[in-house]
Amino acid sequence: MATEKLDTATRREQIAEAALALISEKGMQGLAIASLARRVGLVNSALYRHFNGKDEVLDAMLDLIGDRLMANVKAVRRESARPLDQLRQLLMRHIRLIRENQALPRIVFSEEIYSGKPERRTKLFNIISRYLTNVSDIFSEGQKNGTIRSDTDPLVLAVMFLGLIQPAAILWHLSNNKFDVTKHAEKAWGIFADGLSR
Amino acid sequence: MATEKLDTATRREQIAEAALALISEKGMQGLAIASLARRVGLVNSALYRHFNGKDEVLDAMLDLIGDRLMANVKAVRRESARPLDQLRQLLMRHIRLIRENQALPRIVFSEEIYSGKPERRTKLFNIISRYLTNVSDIFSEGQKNGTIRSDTDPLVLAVMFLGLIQPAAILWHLSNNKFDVTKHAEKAWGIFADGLSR
Amino acid sequence: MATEKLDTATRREQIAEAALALISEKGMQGLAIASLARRVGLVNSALYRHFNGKDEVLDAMLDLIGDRLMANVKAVRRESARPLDQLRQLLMRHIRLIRENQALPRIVFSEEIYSGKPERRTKLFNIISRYLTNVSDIFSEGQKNGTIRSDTDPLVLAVMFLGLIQPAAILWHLSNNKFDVTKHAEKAWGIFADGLSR
Amino acid sequence: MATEKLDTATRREQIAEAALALISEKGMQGLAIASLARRVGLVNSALYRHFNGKDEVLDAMLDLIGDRLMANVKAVRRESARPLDQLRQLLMRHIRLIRENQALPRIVFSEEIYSGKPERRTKLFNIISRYLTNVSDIFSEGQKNGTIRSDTDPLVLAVMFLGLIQPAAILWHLSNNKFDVTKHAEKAWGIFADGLSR
DNA sequence: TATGAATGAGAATTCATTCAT
DNA sequence: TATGAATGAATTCTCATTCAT
Repeated sequence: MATEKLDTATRREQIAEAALALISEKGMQGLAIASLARRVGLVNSALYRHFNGKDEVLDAMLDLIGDRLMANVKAVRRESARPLDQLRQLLMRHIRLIRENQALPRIVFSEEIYSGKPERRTKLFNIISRYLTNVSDIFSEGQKNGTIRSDTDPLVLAVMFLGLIQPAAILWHLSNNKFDVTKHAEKAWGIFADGLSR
Repeated sequence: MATEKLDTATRREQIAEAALALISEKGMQGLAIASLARRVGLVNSALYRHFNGKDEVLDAMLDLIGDRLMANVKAVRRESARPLDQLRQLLMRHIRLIRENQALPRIVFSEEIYSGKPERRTKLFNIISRYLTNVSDIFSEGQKNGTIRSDTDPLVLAVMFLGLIQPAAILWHLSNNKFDVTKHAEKAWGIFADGLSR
Repeated sequence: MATEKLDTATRREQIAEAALALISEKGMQGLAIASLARRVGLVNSALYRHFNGKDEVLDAMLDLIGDRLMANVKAVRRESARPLDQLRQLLMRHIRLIRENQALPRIVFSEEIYSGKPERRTKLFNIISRYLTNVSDIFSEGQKNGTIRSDTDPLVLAVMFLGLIQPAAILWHLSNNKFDVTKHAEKAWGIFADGLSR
Repeated sequence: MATEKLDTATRREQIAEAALALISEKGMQGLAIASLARRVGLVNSALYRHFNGKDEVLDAMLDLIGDRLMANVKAVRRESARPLDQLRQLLMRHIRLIRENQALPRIVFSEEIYSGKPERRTKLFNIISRYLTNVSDIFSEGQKNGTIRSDTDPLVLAVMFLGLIQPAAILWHLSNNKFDVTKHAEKAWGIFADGLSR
């Protein structure tokens, strides 16, 4: 009715963000086209002017996630010079990202992401791979400057890095946010770092 | 039509197993009562003789998962005497479990599991907690006999233990089973074990 | 399991009574074969040994109702000699019958009675007609002995007689049993009786 | 396919009317969302754009009934000045209403109407109560101007008034429309009116 | 660009009934 | 006679999507 008419570029952004928020709040099930449209002040069918269908919305949302992950990497690269410090900060940023955006783990596992469109699975794989590559670059640097043991594949370390957070995120989620992810991550990082230096 | 008549106890088992398998193949979305029934050779409505509804099926399925996790723990406890060996073997068993049963990670994050029934979230939390407790018991033993550093909460170690597998499992899943979880787990375990001893 | 095996004649009675009771309590919707069977201590399918299907149960139930209506007529015929007294007592008995057995009005109006089987509609019509004939006989007697005006068709009077109760029964029903049927019937009878004598 | 698009206000009316008609023809059991939708030329799910569910349809239908009852009262109030004439005309209108709309008595007793929603029973009670109040107002007027005996509660008279039609309506219904309600009502009114004046 | 109406596919669930034991 | 398992049809409701305006 009183809905402002906005151009598609703007709407696409709005909608992708809304999708992310909606999933964070209600889970993948809550991501119905109707709710999504309503959230950006549109009606059901109006959404189709900007996206060709739900699939496209999901794709846009994945891109958004990729952007946020990369933004985190860039930020820690800027904020500190020493690889180990960068990693520690990235760890904390990642936790914050997940906490503020529970959609992330939900999406990663949700088969809505895959079902029907195998390309989307690939897309998500690429996003995560790119993140992992960037993380492993940091490890590599540490190996070069001698602060991290050199006898291990930095990609393995990058995957392990994710493993410092993930199960904790699940527990946080399942425990109705009672499990303290941050505290766990700090302790886990300590042990991991010990393994890193020898 | 020519469906054999089986008693409810048998059917419940069959159905819970089928649910697990179905999720592994098609994701939570594939878990429709109709598909489930068809899979065990029944018709839609026949399933309701054995379960009161989908909720009950999901509960039974969670129990099944819990059983399998605990069975793994018991097995490694039996097979080896040394905590570190037990853990390594548990790691491998866990990977096999997930590989054969992709349902596991999907279930954990799928809020379809919870929606409407918050008690089920708790149920799942309890299942995982119990597993973690058992794993941490192994760590404790290692600490007592001096093979594992004593300055760390064994529960933190148990959560980290899960972290050795989880992200790898995701990558395996996203890469269409190309990512080699086992190899990753071996390397990761090496590094983790180094951190454990000092 | 421990269900006693009874002969069909006994079971049929049991079941018809149970049907009546069930409808009184839960309405026509509550009359599911499953509930009915359970109520007489049988299992679903066992009921089919005694009845050929739900239709037959309904028929048996209608017969039961017919019996009760006729029993009331016979009773008041016996208890008193004067037609007007008989009618008044029948009114009270009818009310009691309905109160103890809310099934009656529900059945009369329920289309489950009609739908599918037009013969059942006829059957019910016959039952009510027989009741009406008997009631009109009483009016006739009153006309013969001069206590009731003779210028009216006794059948019309019999139908009016039913009308003294019916709307009150509905109100009683809709008001959660707050509306006082008996009191209404008494007053209504007074006015009706006035019309009867002149 | 070629279904014309109509606005919700129109559709709601159509649907409520259709519900009434459908019940008249097939009884409460025939009132399935699918049949209802088909009757107004819609498909199953389209109905949900206009009503939130079956409950809402039933509510709208009850309102429609209330409206019709009150419309009748208003009409006879307008058409004649003398209470007794008004009542006689209302009687005839009521009969016509029921004949054209057999749904009415069926609805009153069908507990499908209430089940799950006790408020709807109250709603129906209120509708009927309002009708009765209006009818009793006519009786009151008659008492005031001396054409109706004053020694009786006008509400009792109003309930009796309904009783002049109801059982006849049932017989009409059960006899496959052979029983002549109008003729009965005329005779019954005569006797009732006699009772009214003394 | 945005709306409101309509569609069609599919989901969970209920229930009368059949059948082998 | 009674049971437990299985069936098939029906029912309400949800949701992504299309289409005319």
